[in-house]
Amino acid sequence: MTSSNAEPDPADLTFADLQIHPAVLKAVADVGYESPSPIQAATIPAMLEGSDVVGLAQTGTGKTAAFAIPILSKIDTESRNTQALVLAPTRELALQVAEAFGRYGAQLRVNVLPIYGGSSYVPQLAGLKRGAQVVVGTPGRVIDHLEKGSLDLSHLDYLVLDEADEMLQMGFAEDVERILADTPEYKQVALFSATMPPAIKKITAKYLHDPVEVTVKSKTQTAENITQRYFLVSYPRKMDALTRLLETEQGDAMIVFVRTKQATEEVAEKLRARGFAASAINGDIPQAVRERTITQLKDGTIDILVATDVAARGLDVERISHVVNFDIPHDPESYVHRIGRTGRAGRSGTALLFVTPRERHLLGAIERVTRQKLVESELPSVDDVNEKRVAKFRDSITDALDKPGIDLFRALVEGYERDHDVPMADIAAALALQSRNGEEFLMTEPPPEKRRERPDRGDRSDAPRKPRERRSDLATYRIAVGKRHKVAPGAIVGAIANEGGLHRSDFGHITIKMDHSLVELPAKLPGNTLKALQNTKIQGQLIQLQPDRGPKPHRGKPPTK
DNA sequence: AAAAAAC
Repeated sequence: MTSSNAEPDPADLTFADLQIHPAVLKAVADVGYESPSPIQAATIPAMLEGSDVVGLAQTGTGKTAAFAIPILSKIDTESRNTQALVLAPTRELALQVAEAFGRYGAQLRVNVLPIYGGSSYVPQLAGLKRGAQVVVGTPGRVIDHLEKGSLDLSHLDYLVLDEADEMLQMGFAEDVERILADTPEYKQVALFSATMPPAIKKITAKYLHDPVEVTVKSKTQTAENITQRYFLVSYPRKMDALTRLLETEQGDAMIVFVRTKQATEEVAEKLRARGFAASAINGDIPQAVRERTITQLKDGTIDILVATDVAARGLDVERISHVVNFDIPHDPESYVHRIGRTGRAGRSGTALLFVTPRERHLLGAIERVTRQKLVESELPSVDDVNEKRVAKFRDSITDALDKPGIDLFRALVEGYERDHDVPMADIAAALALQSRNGEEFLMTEPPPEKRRERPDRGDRSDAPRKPRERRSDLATYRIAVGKRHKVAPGAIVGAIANEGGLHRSDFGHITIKMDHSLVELPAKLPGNTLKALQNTKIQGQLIQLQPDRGPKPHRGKPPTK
């Protein structure tokens, strides 16, 4: 093996200094990148020269661009053949890599196709038929297409094995060999792996020819822009600990890692009941829903993702400022990947870890792998939390002072003061108390009647229209969970808002009944919302949202007594 | 110990 160091002298090296295709260079500049990261500086020239590459690199080092840029630079856009195949261990990673190829190849006439399980064959077959020069996929579905005859790798020029150690650990060794058997001998191979166990060395020796070895040197395996702390927390105290941190930490979005699929739902629900915009993600959640959840995390519809290790790798959402290891990972490698979800794109990040007393030995394992001593921290005290709450209370007053309705209320308060001779502070305190209790003490003028001007149905006010006392744009939906399941209204609003992409202001009244609940939602739900909501669970119960058709003959079972 | 990945 020849060897080259990842940091020759990266001082002023720019992408323009590398011999990459002008169209790719333009796309890279459009994305806002100027100078290559160490792994890019080493990998791009090697791959452009035609060498095989072994990259020992963590995620977050820019390794996707390191192979995408040279491959795109050399791809033959005149040919429709599949010339490049990237294999990745998880669907999310495959999708992210495909998106990266799309970004860097935006100025080229190149078709990039992600191929993975859980998503429809139709677009994949169509894409393959049309001709995708770059295919990015997970091993299972790639083999599926090979066996169907819909994917032809006989003209493959470039093969990338991304996160090779992970693919092996997940039992894909045979699958990878099966795929490799369908590729020509002359292809160029790049293998990236966070670690170099013997099994990876064996694959390297077998399939790579005189590879250039690229190692990203760093003192520790974890990025320096991520602050890491841990807390000793007993198992039953974890939820309380998380809540305290959520109330005191300054940040944008958060990902909370738990150990089991079931726990993702439980923790997400508890967070929603506490008023946080949280969603669960795990391998049992349909792929399309997973993807929508990630989009919601990106666009700020939700702030907290509660995940199993399905989201530990590849997930690239810049606004994630915090990673919480709610359950400590048993595999220290997983810790490294999990915390790599924060501190993206040069931002700083915070990684927090809950350790129960009996899990201390796992902490030691993590410290060995990261070659870093983790700092123990104290959880925020009740006083700390309350201090934040007081600050929030004060800020909310400052905010409200600027709001348009303030004049009306000022006049009301002045009137009250005149009539009752009570100090202003007492009045303000009483109002604050009311507002905390959520009491609506003033009726507001309803918005001007729009019904008559609305041409949507062509009908006039005399048309048959169900009399509705409340907002006419709302309809009542019945959901299967009720008091028996001990669901808080907040949990219902949260689940429906998150799963259905609705805003809290879209909701009308919620009535929790014994064996079902009634919730008012927009009468016309967009697109597939109703369908999506029918698959939503609260505390393991399908909510089974249905438009309510009034009292039903079957009144459910009589209350158990 | 669990999760991930092909129908």
